[in-house]
Amino acid sequence: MDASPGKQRESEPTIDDVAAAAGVSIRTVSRVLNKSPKVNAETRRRIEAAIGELRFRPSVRARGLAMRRSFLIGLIHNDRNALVLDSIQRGIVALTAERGYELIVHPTPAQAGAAIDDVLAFVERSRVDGLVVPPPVSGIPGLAAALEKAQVPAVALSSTPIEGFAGVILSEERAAGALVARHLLDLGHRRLGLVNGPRDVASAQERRAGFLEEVARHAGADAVEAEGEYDFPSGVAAAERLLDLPDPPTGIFAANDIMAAGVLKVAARRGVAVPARLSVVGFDGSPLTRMLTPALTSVLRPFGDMAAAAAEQLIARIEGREAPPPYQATLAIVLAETTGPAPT
Amino acid sequence: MDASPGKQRESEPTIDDVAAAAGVSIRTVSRVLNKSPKVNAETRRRIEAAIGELRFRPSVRARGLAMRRSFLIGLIHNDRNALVLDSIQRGIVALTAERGYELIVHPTPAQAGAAIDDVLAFVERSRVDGLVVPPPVSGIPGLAAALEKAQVPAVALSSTPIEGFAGVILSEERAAGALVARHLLDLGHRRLGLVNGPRDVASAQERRAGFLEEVARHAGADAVEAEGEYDFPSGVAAAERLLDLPDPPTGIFAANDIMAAGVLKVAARRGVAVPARLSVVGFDGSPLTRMLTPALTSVLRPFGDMAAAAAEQLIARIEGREAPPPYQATLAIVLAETTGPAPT
DNA sequence: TCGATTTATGCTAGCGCTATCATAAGGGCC
DNA sequence: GGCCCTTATGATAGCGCTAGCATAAATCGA
Repeated sequence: MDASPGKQRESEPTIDDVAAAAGVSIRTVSRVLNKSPKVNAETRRRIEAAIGELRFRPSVRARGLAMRRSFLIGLIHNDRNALVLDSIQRGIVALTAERGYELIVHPTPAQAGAAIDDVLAFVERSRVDGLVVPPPVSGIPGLAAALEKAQVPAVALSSTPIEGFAGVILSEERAAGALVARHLLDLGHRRLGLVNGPRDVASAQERRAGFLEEVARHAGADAVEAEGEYDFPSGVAAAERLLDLPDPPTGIFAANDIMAAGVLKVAARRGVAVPARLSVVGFDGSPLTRMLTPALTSVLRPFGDMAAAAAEQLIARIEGREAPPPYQATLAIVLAETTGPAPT
Repeated sequence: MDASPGKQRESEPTIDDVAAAAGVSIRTVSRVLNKSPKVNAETRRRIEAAIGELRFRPSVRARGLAMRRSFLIGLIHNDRNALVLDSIQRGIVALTAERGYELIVHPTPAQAGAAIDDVLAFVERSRVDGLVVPPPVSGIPGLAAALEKAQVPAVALSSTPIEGFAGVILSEERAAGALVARHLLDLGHRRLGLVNGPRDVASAQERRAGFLEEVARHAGADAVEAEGEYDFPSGVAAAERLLDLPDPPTGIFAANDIMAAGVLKVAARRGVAVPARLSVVGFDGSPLTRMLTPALTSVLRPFGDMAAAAAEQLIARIEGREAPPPYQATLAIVLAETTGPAPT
């Protein structure tokens, strides 16, 4: 394409080069870059041609300096949602790329206390324009308030509105909890088990509430609980507690796929056939569900879509536009091989 | 702490504020910020005190503008195992955080051709100072050359040196392949199977070579192969091909944990007991190995450490310092429940 | 005693943009 | 034909840093 191969590009072209090439002032080039309507069509054409010719790309740093923005969006996550990390990141990047933002990631400690300070330090240091906060981090008590105080726009993925967050992408986790209970009840299970998420994670409590309410609605059914920490070992431990009960549950709902894997592990170890003698349902619908044997029935949370919606909302906020319509993700149960009729 | 609660922080403090507070010029403050030795100890102390007092943090944007740097490091990945992604990110961030850099992630398409253009566009757009490129992306033919041409410092994680990459963090995958073969042979397996990675991924070919060489060294042993794409479905398909053979292998080595999960899945589906009738070894040593039932024997690649070493090397390069000593990761096989004596 | 060094610090011109203010052309109106 | 309004564009002051050059003060040998 380039007819002058000898021309050595000494450094990136700047807005001055474009202005010179198009025979206008940089002010006008700047107008074009910022899509200001006040530019003559012909002039705009010339400038755009020059931009293409020179392969000019405005410097994010210079632009950021002038606009007091970094064009960076931060993603806070911890190892409890590592399985869905990829879909979340892809969801965000799909949007940020075309909006001129980049995604910067920040893994944070799982302990609620440490996490808040850690996140605040990150925000100060990185100067991100905004934050996407998926669960379970979004459920950390006090985080929202801390971010609010630090004046960073943040959009959370959560089951319920969280006071303090500028925006929340909702997922119907209470309904999903009920859905799982319904599914197990329909299969004839009466003694149900719940491996819950951490007590201080709001979304986990939502799922729990939905699940327990539905069980309570059904005469003759009841549920036993064990708390987990969203990681594998705690899933194993919780399953052991439940299956050690004198009258153990025949259907167990785990608050995420990783803990559900722990339940399957315990069942296998004890020779409890799944789903013949024990049904198991996970949560998240992560790729892990397919890899397990038997394949895990799980509730699909569309993290990619939710994250994209969050990024959309966040960018709108950052740029002072009206926020897009609220997005509420509907969760669906994806049936696989770990649920079946209650043993007789 | 703050004795004047009424003082409203209208905006971030700048270097001018610090200079004023310490009674020096911004030039001197700048010297302190950049750790120049040419500053009087007492003056330095005063300035540092002022910085602490004002909670001043230099603006990355302004500093980047002046230094022509972004202080951003890019991670190109093409993820098959989100758990591995998580450890890589943690490894990098552990370093970047204290070095004043941030990590920006870029998921790239799986198709080699599309990936190169995609990565180049990302580099131009984001203006990262450097790139960390883990496998399998690092093995994409032509990527190194393209990055070289674009003049972006890049450090790859790879099994073999890759021409074009400024630096490579090596892992002994050939030796690891041999190690796996050895393990299976020692267990008495003579008919071995290999679910290989994509043909154009160098590291996969290394593992394959190491594995096959070791098998060839052993009289009476042989190996059959099936190619996979590093994802779960291809692992399933490959396992099916291998187990459909008239004389199927009794020990299978899969080039990553995810495909190994596929092998386990097929074995379960066909009622082939693991490890009684079939031994399976994975690769990566990701947390997934623990979650599977039976727990997967796998080769541990210390991705976190490797990524940290890559970041270290990259930053040294960016800052023009001499590179740290080359890092070569030793891979070890982690025995779990999927390998056992060959069936008699 | 004095210029030559060394050491410590300041002044200021960028870095590549944005956006305020000013200005220069047209165009319609009476 | 003069005046006001609209539309298109330019000159330029920052944004918050870095770093080259200049300068002032302290050190030192002869």
